[in-house]
Amino acid sequence: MRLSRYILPTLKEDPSDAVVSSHRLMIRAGLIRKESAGMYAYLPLGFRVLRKIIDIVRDEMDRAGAHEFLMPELTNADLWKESGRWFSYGPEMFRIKDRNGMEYSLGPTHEEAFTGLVRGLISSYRDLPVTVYQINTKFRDEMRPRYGVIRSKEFIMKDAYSFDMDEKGLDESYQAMRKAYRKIFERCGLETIPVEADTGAMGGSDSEEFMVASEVGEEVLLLCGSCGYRANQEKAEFGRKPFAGPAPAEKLSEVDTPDVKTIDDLVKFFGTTPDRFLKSIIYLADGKPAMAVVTGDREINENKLKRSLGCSSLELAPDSVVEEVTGAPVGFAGPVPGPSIPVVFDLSVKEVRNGYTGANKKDVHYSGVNPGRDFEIAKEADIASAVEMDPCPRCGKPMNVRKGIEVGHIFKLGYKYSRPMNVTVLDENGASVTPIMGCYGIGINRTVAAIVEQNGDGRGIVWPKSVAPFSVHLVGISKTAEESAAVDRIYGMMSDAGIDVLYDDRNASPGFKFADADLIGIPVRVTVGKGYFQDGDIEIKLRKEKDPVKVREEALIGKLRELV
RNA sequence: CGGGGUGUAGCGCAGUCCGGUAGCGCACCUGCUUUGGGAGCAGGGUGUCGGAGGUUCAAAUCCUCUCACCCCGACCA
Repeated sequence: MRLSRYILPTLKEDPSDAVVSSHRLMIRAGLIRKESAGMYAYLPLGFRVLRKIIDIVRDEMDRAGAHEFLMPELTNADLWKESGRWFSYGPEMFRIKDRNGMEYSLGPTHEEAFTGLVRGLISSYRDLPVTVYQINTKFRDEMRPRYGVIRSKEFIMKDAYSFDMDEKGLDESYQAMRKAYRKIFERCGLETIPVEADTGAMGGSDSEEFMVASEVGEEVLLLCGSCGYRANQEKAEFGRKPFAGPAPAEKLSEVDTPDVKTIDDLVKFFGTTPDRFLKSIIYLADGKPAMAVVTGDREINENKLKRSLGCSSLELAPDSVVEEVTGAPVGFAGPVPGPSIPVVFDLSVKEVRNGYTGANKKDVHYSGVNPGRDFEIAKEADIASAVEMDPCPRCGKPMNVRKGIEVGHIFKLGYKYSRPMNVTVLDENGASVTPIMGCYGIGINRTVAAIVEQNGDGRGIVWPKSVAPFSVHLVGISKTAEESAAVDRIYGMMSDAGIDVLYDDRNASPGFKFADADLIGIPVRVTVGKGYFQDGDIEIKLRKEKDPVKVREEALIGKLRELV
């Protein structure tokens, strides 16, 4: 490809609205252009990268025995009503009507569509196991799209769904996908961290997310350096530290605490540490009030709480509800005696001695609070978020926190869709059996961004060769028509040898061309200039290395074949 | 949805406070000179100043409404 005829609008300056490096570099290198908030167009160079990644994903999925489909983006509302998600999905799903008033979703995910299709395609145990997939656009009405293509309203996803006769089969399908995912990310030149993830309301034991460690990641990961435990904060368990406070039980007494409401205020007021307080928060679980109690040094983990309450929706109760159930303004709730609503105590609460908590009265707290004596721990669960240095749940050593970009997710769905949507096959005995499902997603655009995030330097992108838009970047530095013709000839030689080469034949200064080459980051740069015209030396420089090597023209093709 | 910010040439920005008929750098076009790390000189084109309404002799600038975009937060199968 001749650069003089290519559309490659590189920018010298950073776009003003890009805050993360992958976004800046992808715009500056002419890979993408923003169309609107959360919507990006891929320019030819960017589309090449996207296609390389798609090819790798497809190759590994096919190798794993999955079958590629192409589903419509519009999904009839009836299908979503079968699973119930038409009502539960919420505003993130784009919903549209046709001229006859028929309702559709603009697919945010395709469990329903695939389940609905597959149920008509399978009828016997002989048809299972089967894994189906597609690589297609997804639409999600994100509240706040950000970070370029990392979180956007429209994105390309590889989504796969497995159907098996039983849990053992599901586990095999799941493991096959797990293996394929590791291979895919490895081939993309990405270092990923597989972590245990929340499985949502379905329970189920297995769910893993593939994370790319990055400061701009939106996920929080808890990692144990000694035993290898790795989990998303949504899911991460941790060992509770023994309570370090005084042992003898003080008397329970009321203390006037006018306008002292937050844990920070209370810590100052009582002159003690946050772990002595029982933070009591009122939620609405499926619309009904419930209270969660954790120590004041902890944050409530709403995913864990949701699981423990077994509810499908969970939100902070509005002030009016708090006042109604506790009889006090927000800031004075507590379990002594607790309001007559379900109460869940975190595992850390029972360790507290001589603690403090709200008295369910305006401007009053209790001191000398002791679990067991002053209130019963009727329901105890792990409902707090693990943080840096918390003990690993497996080995007890302190864990570390890192941020990550989620590029893939594999997940055992169980019967969540196959049961309500009535998927059945006949087994060996002619009995009707509902298949068990798994689902497996990879964010393609996000993978591009993660690669750029992980493979860049001050001058631009450094593509791993497997996903680079071109294999070789040929820079010609010629002063005369004869010299240009000579570089053209070398370009022809490379093309004829089947090398995927981008040829910078523009009439621009060497510095300009080198800067562009560094920015767009093609792994191998070949320079034909002074060295060639004077001494016959062609220069090969790898993007990730500092110094070039020289080769003679006869050896060029052979050398390039080694490198690409 | 709450808070903050920004909309002026393809991109990055100044001009807005204090109203007087729009500017800088890069990019782009023409010519000449240049060519190993974002070349020089000369000439040139480029704007519904986000939109609508209002005030005024006069609005990028003041007022009202509105839209878009960015950041933080809330929320998020």
